[in-house]
Amino acid sequence: MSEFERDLEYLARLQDYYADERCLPSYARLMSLFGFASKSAVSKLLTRLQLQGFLNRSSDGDWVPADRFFERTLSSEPVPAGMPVAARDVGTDAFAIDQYLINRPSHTHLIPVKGDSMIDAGIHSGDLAVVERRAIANLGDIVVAIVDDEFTLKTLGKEGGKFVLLPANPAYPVIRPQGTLEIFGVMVGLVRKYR
Amino acid sequence: MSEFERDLEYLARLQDYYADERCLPSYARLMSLFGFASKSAVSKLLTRLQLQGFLNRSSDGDWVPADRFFERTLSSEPVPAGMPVAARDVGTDAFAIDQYLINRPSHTHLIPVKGDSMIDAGIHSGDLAVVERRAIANLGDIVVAIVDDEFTLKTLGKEGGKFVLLPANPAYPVIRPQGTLEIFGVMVGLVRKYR
DNA sequence: TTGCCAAGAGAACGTACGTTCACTAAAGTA
DNA sequence: TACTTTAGTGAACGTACGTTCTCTTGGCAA
Repeated sequence: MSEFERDLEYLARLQDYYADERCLPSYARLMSLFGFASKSAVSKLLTRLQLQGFLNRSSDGDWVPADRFFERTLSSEPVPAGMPVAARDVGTDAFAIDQYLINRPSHTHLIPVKGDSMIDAGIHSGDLAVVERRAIANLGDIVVAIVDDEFTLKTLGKEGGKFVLLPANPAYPVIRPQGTLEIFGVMVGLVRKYR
Repeated sequence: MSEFERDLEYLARLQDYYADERCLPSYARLMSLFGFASKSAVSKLLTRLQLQGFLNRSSDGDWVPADRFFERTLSSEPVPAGMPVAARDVGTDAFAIDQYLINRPSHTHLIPVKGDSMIDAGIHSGDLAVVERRAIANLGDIVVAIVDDEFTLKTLGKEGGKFVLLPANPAYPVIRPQGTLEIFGVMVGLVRKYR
């Protein structure tokens, strides 16, 4: 086993711990986690993991998991014979998806999609739109606008100097709001569940 | 504003911090986060949030986010214009994305989608497929099959007594595997992130 | 006005924290 | 064999940590 592989063993335990506690443990707990008898061994290991891109220092100097920390190799699974699948998936530790989709929890809403006006953008009825509350949006963003006291999900476009709402379905008309266009937020993600 | 709503304001800041740092801050940082001048104020606030089910103590006595901490507001219905829609307002439900999508964490993978062979099913390149590892699937399920040592995302169909893999894009051919069809898992969800 | 309650301020305390440095043991290399 | 490297040990140190206690302030009810 190479040094690199050994460190991955340690990393795996750290990932499991994080999945449980949602926080990186202190050095003292890391010692018993890893089976070390000294804190400096932990320190060196963490530094190695940082060099490999699994950990980072926060702006306050604390250890913080980096992006690679949440990745998982599919090959670690009992994959059928002869599978050299080296693809990485994003890992399914609890709360991975939340962290992936949501940057500002306090400003983020989930809004169920109704209708098929955005079907060509791959947004189906029943999907959940992840919407970040924000009054301004960029051209081309998919926005949640408020039209006739209802939420409407459309692409923000411009037509002759005025903002318009573009459906992604030729069967629907372009919405040309008179007066100001009220934007509730910007769609930053999509969640769909089958069955 | 009630005491409860004020605490939710504090909670929102804590959630945003956690989204950035992936860890709860120390009392000292909480003080500046909340605008308190004393640590005991922080202590009392955290205790209140614990009573409301947003925080917990880990087995080691550290503060840890609880399930409610990760819930998002799910707007149920068309919301009237001019709604302030504060965090956890009336008419909104609490909701956690991970729990919504993932039933069996240890058997669930997130696999990046490549190509546009399923575009008519609203599955785009770059999306994340939520895949539950399982060897058997039902007709009509979207499955991850292993063809030529590569993952393939297709709808499971049947043609003359034999299983086939149906793309959702007329530009792609139906895959008719000779011999057995190797199924990696069943797609149970989809996650997409914009920008 | 008085009394009560809760939120927050402020200080004191003991300890558990992360860092650092010198050292050891094992493995690789000439 | 002797030299180098590297993972881990062990101890010492200063500080930042979370807890706890008392005190102040503002809001509210009687």
